[in-house]
Amino acid sequence: MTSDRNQRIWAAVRSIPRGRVATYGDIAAIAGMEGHARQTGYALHDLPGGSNVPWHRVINAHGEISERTRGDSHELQRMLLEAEGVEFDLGGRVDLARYRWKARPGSKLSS
DNA sequence: TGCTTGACATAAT
DNA sequence: CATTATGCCAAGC
Repeated sequence: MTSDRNQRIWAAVRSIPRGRVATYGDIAAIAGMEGHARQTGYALHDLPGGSNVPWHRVINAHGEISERTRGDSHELQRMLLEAEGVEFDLGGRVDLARYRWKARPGSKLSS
């Protein structure tokens, strides 16, 4: 039985629209654990293969793909993001100013 | 039960 | 803008 915490993280990741990216801190906030960005990464680490969670849309606050201790999926992540329409700069970073997804409580924001 | 590690964030240098 | 240092919380041993 997976921890509810992880389920919340995965749910938040699932809510990320295609062509957008979110930071671990944002995901944590959406999951109800604002400030616990590390736990977001931890939950994704426990993420089973074959899940419908677009984990590749989750990156760090620097706009880079975190290098996991386990495997090699960081290249796959970049590929998937490019497939979604996300552009990478020469440093392999994403323009968070444009692609960072922000959870909106409503639609009317910019008055 | 206590120390170490970890798919991070933020501030300071 | 890159690197270093510190803080946060949870899981593993």
